[in-house]
Parts: sequence; C-alpha cells; structure tokens
Amino acid sequence: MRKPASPPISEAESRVMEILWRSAPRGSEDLAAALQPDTGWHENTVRTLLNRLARKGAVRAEREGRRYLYWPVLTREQWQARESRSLLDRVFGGKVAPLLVHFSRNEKLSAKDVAELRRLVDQLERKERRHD
Amino acid sequence: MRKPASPPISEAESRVMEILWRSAPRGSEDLAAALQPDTGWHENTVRTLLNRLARKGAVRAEREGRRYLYWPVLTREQWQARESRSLLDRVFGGKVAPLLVHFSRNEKLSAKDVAELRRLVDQLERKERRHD
DNA sequence: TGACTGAAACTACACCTGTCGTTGGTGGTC
DNA sequence: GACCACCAACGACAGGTGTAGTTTCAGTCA
Repeated sequence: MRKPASPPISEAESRVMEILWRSAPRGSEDLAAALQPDTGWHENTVRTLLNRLARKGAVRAEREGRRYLYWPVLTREQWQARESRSLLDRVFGGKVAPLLVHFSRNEKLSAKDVAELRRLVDQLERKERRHD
Repeated sequence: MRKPASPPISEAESRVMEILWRSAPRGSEDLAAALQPDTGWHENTVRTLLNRLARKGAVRAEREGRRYLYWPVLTREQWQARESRSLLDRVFGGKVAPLLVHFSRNEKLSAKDVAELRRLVDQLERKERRHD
C-alpha cells in the first residue's frame, strides 16, 4: 500500500488551483475566463493544466452533461505546507529558527504583523510552560 | 544598464553552491569528491552544473594552471532571500504574517526556537515604539 | 617532438513545464 | 438521419533540469 507521493504542483498549475480554491466546482471555460485577465492564457492551456493536475491527483473531474466540472482535492493548506517544508528543507537545512529570523529581519512587518507574532509567541510560551 | 535578472539556481545546482559556501575556492574534482557521498554524482555531472552556474553568474571560475578554481559569487544569504521571497509571493500572496503563522503553528519549535522568536518580537516592538 | 593523460568542452537524452494547435467524438438542431 | 458546434483528448515544441558519455586540447614525460 504505497503512498503515491503526489508530484509537485508547478507554478502555472498553482494559478489554476488558486481559482478553484476560491470557488468550486467550475468548468474549464469558466476557469479560463477567470484566469484570462491575469495570465492571458488560452483555453487550451488551462485544459492542459487541468489534465496535468488531475493526473497528479490535485483535482477531481466529474462529468456534468457534455463538460467536466473540477474540484480541488489538494487543499490550499496542504499545498502551503508542502511548499513551506520544501523551502525549509532545501534552503534552511530543515531548521525553523533561521527561517523565522530571516523573515522577521528581512521583510517589512506591519504593526499588525508584529502583534500577531507576539500573540503567537505568548501562546507558544504558555504551551511550553504547561509541558514543563 | 539593465539588471541581468539572474536566473534561478536549480536544486542540483544549489547542492554545489552549498559546498562552495562551506569553503572556496575549490577545483571541480574536489567539489565532485565532496558531493559524492551524498549525491553519487559523476564528476562530469558536477562540471556541467558548474558551467551552468557560471553562465548564471552564480560562481566565478579562475584558471589555476591546468584546471579551474571556483568561487561563489552569489552568497548564501542572497540565495536564501531569493528563495524565501519566491515562496512568500507564490504561496502566501506576499504577506508575511500568514507565513510566520504557518511556520509557528505547523513546525515543531524547540524551546530555543521560541526564545529566539521572543527576542525578535521584543526587538521589533521596541523598534516600533521608537518610531511612534 | 610526439605520444599520453587528465581536465575542460561539447553533445546527448529523457522528463518536466509553459504554451498552444489539431483532431476527434457526442449531443443538439433542422 | 446528417451536420454542426463544442469541448475534450492528443500531439507538439522549445527551454530548463538531471545526469552522464564523448571529444578535444594543452601540458608532461620520455
């Protein structure tokens, strides 16, 4: 019972997923229309991407009359987790602290970001104490 | 005076950079030997990667007698920054807070990580107050 | 000086990606 | 029942990547 080790979603493919995550199910024509303004992609391009996504198990296609409707299977959170872990492992040797330091130092954080971060740290510290 | 918009470093290429960042300059044979245990790559493979890296401007090659010595031009920090920004933009819509939240929630943080994070937050807050 | 050798340069090739163009099949229309 | 319009399926092709094999060239040694 081997896990299929689902292949990575490419950049272009993820653009399609973004639309599906926003609302699903949708048909390919609909998808193409939604992508058109930002990407300028031809409908066939979108269909190709959908087929590849289906082969990768990231979307499910269900026939509805003459056309297909597409649903996301991979969730945005799963995808974010995968991509994040990949960055973490590839670039930061799997260690979280350097990554957090990098982002906190190098990216501008709004006051709100900082507040959010503080809440998180407080929470983490409380949890720690509880497990002492 | 256009910026050359240096091309991305591929996964395999970054493995070579890792070795160079550890110590440089080195010859290709040396590099290949250092990579061998982890990757099993043939020397020619490493040379190909070095050539590609040179074309991309990520390393500098200097003749030393009959062979070349390679120096990293791209620094590890630059590379980390690039890759991080790419993740941030592609996956988190360019917003730092969700990314930090994701990592803090989903990756196990050691007590040390948490302490580090707290120092950072404190620092950020002090900076904020100073600019009020 | 001419052969030998070891490293550099060039070539290869399959697979993935981005981006369509082309073909084909099915249901709806007269 | 024949045809048309649409959509899906398939094929295509250039550029990047992973991973070498093959060819060339410049020193070294005899």
